[in-house]
Amino acid sequence: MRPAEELRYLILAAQREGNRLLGQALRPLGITPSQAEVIRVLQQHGPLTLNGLGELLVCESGNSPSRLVDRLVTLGLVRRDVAANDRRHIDLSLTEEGSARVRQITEIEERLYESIDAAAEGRELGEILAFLRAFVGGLPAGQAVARRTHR
Amino acid sequence: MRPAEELRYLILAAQREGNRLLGQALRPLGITPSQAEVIRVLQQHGPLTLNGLGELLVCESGNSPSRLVDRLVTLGLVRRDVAANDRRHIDLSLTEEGSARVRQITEIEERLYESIDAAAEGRELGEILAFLRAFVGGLPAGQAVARRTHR
DNA sequence: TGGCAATAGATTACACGACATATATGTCAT
DNA sequence: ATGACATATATGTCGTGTAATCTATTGCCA
Repeated sequence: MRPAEELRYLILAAQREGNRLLGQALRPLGITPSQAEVIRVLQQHGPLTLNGLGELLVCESGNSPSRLVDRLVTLGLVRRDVAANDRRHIDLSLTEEGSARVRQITEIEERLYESIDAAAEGRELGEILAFLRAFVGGLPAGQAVARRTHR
Repeated sequence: MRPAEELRYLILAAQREGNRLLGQALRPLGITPSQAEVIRVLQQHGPLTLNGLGELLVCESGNSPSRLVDRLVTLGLVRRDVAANDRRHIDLSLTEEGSARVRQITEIEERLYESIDAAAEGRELGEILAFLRAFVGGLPAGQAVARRTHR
């Protein structure tokens, strides 16, 4: 199997297993990995419109995350208000309850990053980051990562 | 943003964008990336039982791919026969029509691998492969990759 | 000002992806 | 031989992912 093919499947495998681990860790909080990403982005960059949120999400990049936000509103974690000046826009922000989960989410993510660092033990992550940035640069999901890292 | 966090999101971004590109390229064939993986695995390793197939798939690793196979049977690309000796098993194999698509799938995958190689230009893929193998080794999706590469 | 294009979101449709549970078949101990 | 257990697959449910289409609102210009 050529390296590019193995790499393709290893990236798929890493994404799936990482998401599965994160999902299991988040389950006691009653939220999914995608929902946790929204909460973190709103905490760090909010308030945002739906489009603004979409440009910062890696999951759902290129799509409008209205369904994802719907569930968070239903869960009482996100507030969705129609913008006063332009009624086509909505203003998204965390509710009290949403803010209250940020700490737990951060701790769970921290454990994921520790397991990533463990697998990287003695390796140069810079090379890997550079390759992946080159592959996704210019594409929506890659731009979302760039927007999140550059500030 | 710490490197492990950026890496996490870059892996997610790479998987999403790769899958989106592949999906668009496969669309004229009327199949999805996951379905293409099944067809390739059956071509290279078939005939297989459902469990045997599941152990070789990176998508749907850990799950039983019965619904994925269902759709391929409906499309007329895969044959599903109850095993003669043990009626709990099923024998999965490609139909004529399924075999006929292998060439086109291979060409489309080839173009994806070329774009991966382009992003890797002048970089050492070995480091990246080693890191990802370490991260997913032991987990179902990682074992599926290992089973596919070791032969 | 009246209407048309542009913009922001919402909705629909289909296929996963993950987890839990159910059903059918075979195996084995007694 | 029978009943408990194990195995292989199927099904149900919920939440994404992706693309396409619909609706509401605003801006613009003839």
